[in-house]
Amino acid sequence: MNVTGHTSGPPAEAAPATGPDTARQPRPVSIRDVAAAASVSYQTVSRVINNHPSVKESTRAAVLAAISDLGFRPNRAARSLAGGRVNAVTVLTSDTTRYGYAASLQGIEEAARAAGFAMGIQVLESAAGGQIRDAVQRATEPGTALIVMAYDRAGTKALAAVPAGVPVAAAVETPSGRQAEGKPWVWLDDRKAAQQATQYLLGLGHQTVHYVPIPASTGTSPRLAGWRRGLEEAGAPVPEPAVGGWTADAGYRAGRELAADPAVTAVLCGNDDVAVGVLRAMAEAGRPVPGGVSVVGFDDTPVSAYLTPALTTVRLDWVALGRACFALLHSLVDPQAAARAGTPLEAELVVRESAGPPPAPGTGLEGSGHGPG
Amino acid sequence: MNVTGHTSGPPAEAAPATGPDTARQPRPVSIRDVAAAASVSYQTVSRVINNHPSVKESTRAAVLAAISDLGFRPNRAARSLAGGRVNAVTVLTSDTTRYGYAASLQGIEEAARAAGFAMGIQVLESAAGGQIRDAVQRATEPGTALIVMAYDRAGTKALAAVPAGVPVAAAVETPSGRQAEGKPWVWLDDRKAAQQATQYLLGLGHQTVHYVPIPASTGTSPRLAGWRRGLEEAGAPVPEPAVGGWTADAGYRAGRELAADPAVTAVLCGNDDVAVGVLRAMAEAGRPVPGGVSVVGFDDTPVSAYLTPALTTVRLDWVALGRACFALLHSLVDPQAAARAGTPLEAELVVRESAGPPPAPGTGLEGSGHGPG
DNA sequence: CTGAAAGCGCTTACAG
DNA sequence: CTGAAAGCGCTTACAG
Repeated sequence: MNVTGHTSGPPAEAAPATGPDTARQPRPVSIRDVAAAASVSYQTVSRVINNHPSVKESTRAAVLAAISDLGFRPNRAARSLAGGRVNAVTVLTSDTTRYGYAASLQGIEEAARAAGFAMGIQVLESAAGGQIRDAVQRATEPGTALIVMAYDRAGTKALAAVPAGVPVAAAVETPSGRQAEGKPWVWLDDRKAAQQATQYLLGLGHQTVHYVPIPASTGTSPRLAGWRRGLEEAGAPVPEPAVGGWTADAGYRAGRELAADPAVTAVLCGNDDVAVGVLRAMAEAGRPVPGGVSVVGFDDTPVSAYLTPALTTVRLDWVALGRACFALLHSLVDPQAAARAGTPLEAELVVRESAGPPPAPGTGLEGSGHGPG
Repeated sequence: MNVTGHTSGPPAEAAPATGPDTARQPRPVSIRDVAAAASVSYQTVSRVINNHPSVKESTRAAVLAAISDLGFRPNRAARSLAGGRVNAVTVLTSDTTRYGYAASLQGIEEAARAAGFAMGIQVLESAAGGQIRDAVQRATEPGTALIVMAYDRAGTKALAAVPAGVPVAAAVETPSGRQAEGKPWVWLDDRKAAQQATQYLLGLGHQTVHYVPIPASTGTSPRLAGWRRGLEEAGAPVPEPAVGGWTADAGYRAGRELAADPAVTAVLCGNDDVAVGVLRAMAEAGRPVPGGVSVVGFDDTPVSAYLTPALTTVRLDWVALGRACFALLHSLVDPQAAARAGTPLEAELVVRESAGPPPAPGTGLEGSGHGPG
């Protein structure tokens, strides 16, 4: 099973290497070509493609016709070199594949494309100061704005490192804290969502709810804060949060600890991947879900509804957040684009199968501290 | 639970809107500044930053020192306008969040960043001819190369629409067929992998193996071909492939059909998400996995090992594929970059819990056609 | 409302 | 080995 079976060449039926493939492209059509075709000066063409108001309607129509005839597309590089409007955005993020990140990226891309912006990605390899500074520097180019995904330490540091004067918007985990430093941001209010999920579990009859956190972007994590608040408001004991992480693997490790504690009957997880790991640990420990332990996730990934048990989780609309983030940025760099933010969406607890009442004493479903697995 | 709790402004402690945030950036340092600092002409600076061989070593050192002192970074737009080397890549893809796509993207980004390339993404909304043509047009800019993710119809169409002369590399589902048309490509040989997975299931004692496909990029799907080949070589009957798709939801729908057929004892799935849906359908139908039915996936997503049952699946290294794809592209546009392709990796069947021998007759584990669920 | 100039920051030839 | 010219395709002022 060869993975990179063929990394070098065209298939057998392909043209030779010196074929038309290596031919230079004909020079693309420029505003001068359009100008000539429309019998105007090239400055007028520039006005038309920039929606400048003072162009006679008949002139505009002629230019537009020539543009379409010739298939003219403005050269982005020339535009930004000449000091035109910002027409590109590069996203700084420490991750591209985890659900919240990938979905946000998707929303940004959709909105950017609709606005005619090019979208770039620059990954933050680590949270080390030098690396962050370098990455921000590389991303900061004339003519391109920045979006920072500040869901984690690397992101918040990058946001702080963006020099004043660079157009930027951030998607943040929490608006508290000073990492935004006057930079505009969007967020999902998962503090309230965590509180509500906690209340839901308490309402099912659990004495308390344990929490497996995802890594926080700052000292204060809104999901953790919401969980704690939910507990406190109900007068329930506040257990120490587990050692968490982003992945199912991290959830599994936390889940093993939790499964060994008979007092644990309800677990809130920082995301659905973590919940998968917790579910696995519970199964291995012989703790049925939801009969013995309840598990609730965060995100509602596309797979969560098809797990067994189907995951009860908080649905968060990361795609919409990404769109909102771009809209915010767009309004910053283009006055005409202002106020196109979509309707705010509500986070929603999706009740499925993985949470229920705590086990009744004597049913044998309470944790024994050691399962068959 | 307000999702876009705050989409418009800075937090309370932020600077006023007219603060330093809106100040214009000071003019970035140019090659002329560097030239002045190093007491050479700016052409010499250009030679140094382009690694031109004919520069005296002492001159080069002086220029490099000035570059570092001044924090000079070349302007990408100016470079490509002036006709310099390709220094950016934009990826055309119909998806950014599904595992294979997202992981490939990650590999491309890593490799592009390491090579100093900017990376952009352009999503293909549909496979409609006009849309594809537009997307390819927009992505085709002077100074930027293209990578096409041709794992699906939209991707193969986009690849075919790339004009000759534009530097491009593709990650394809299958190198057969004419969609590549002389354009260089990389791929993962999942045909062999599918064949091997099928053989594995047959070896466990199953009479045949059913298949739930992912959508094919062309008329011929390598995974499907490998599955069929595996069956034929063993002289096993070749059932009609199920109606598949990309998602757990598609897998679930296929799984319900399959679960209703008592003759089905082994199911190979086009990817792990589909497998999750099949697993769910089997559970609902009261068909235990692997006791009653075996299920095997494709990809080995980070979550697959933590499902219950843990998923037996074919591990595919999409990140490495992405890196290889960029390396191929890089060698095309920069002679000095040639042949840096990494070691080819083997696809690997990861045996976990979801596949086993078929149920013995009379154990009650054979499908009854109607489960309790 | 429209045209002519200057210049963005670079890289190609072309000179020496 | 290094310098002076021309120009990439645009957009800003500046004129009229």
